[in-house]
Amino acid sequence: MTGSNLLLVSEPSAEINLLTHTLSAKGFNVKLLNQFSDSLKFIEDQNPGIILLDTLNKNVACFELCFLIKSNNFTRNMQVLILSDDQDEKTEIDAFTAGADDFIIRPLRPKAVVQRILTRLNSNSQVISIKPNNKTNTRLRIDKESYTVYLNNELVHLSKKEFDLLHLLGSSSGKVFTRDEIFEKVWKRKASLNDRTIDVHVRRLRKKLGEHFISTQKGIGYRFNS
Amino acid sequence: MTGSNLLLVSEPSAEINLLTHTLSAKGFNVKLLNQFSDSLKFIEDQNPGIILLDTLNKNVACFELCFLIKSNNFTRNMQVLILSDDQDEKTEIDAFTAGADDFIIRPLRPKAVVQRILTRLNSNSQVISIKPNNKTNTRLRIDKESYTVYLNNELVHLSKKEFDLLHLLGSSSGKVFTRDEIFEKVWKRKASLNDRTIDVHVRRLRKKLGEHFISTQKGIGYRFNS
DNA sequence: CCATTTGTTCACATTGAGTTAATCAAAGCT
DNA sequence: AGCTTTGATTAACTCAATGTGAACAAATGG
Repeated sequence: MTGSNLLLVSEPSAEINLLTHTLSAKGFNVKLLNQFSDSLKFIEDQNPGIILLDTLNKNVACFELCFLIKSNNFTRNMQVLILSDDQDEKTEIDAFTAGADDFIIRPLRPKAVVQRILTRLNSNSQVISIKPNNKTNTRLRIDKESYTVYLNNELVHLSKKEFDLLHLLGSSSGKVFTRDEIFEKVWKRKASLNDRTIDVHVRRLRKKLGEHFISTQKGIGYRFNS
Repeated sequence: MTGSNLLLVSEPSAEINLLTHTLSAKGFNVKLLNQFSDSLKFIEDQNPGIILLDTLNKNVACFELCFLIKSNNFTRNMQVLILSDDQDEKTEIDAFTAGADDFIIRPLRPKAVVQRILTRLNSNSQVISIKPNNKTNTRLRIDKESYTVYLNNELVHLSKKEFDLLHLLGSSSGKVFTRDEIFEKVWKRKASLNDRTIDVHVRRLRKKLGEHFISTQKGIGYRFNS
């Protein structure tokens, strides 16, 4: 797993330091914030796949943030894990009610936390939510299960091949896919020389979604802008 | 948990704030309006499953709105709960006469309100009400319990399979259902190659409902337009 | 038992997704 | 610069997927 963004909202402490190190060592790109209030903006801008929310003894604020995340089409598929000091069953129920994906009670065991995160990540491989180059305000949500793509909350109609191609590129945004790779995975055949099939499909995607989502890496292939 | 839309018509206050939070924490998507006059449009556009009407000391206006909601085929299955300051038995009777589903007297106890709402919701889980692509003004109401479908307030007669198919598609509007998925859920059997059964049923639905409700995703399946 | 409704199959028509081809534009290279 | 390679773009073609009307079969209801 390469460098997924992870947001950890908590206050610095020896325990949190250790957790942060463990996560970094596992390849996560960890951002630590110490307030709920700043978090939503970060979440919308950076699209972390995983969000760890320490309740910070402010359950209501914490759960409200969680609920906001889960209320938005573009963030609801991020995995939210709540960290709590509190063993009270009611708190846990409230957390799940607010839409949390997991609830972890202190003391933290970093490796166990990592394990839970990995489980969460795998359970949710089919939805991609992207806000490209911070310049633009457009956003894309690609949902493999329901075969739907939303551009700024509006449903975009894509054909099967268009969808498969977009999903492939979006599944590792930033990565450059070679033509061979794309042919193999979407068309399940070898590229023949002078075959413009991919170009045409990229063109159609660009026409439907806008020009800035897919960029060309001349001589190599295409990438989805993260 | 449900993420159902809920409309609360009242005036901002500490009490209403607390209620709103509690509802949000329960997973409701709460919209707060402070006038009856704006509400009907919201109700028609957003199809909230639950409507909380504070009388705002204007019983007549409040009950009239309630009556309008209950007079319309597309909104009558929304659950209307009246919030009142007034302990007068007559007021309560008037509320129920106007079609209210529940009557709650202040002071509000948020958890108790939530409990009443959940009870109401469960009693009425199988109605789908849809207003497709803002272009058109046609509306569909699919009522699982009574196996009836209304198109623009007119009863449409559907056979069992037609109804089941429509209900399946409508239950996740926007999602593309594959042919396999449809066969499995509606016909409870595997699709055999070159089986046109689904096509024919889709065709009959389109003939009865109009062309714009169900769209084809070539190579994949069908979707209900949200 | 017949009449009617509902579900499925068949045969042919139509559509549109996917591909190919042809031409133009841009980037790389010597 | 001039030549070569690669990608963009548009139009046209092809064929599998779907639409469609009618016939047939099965279930339902008096």
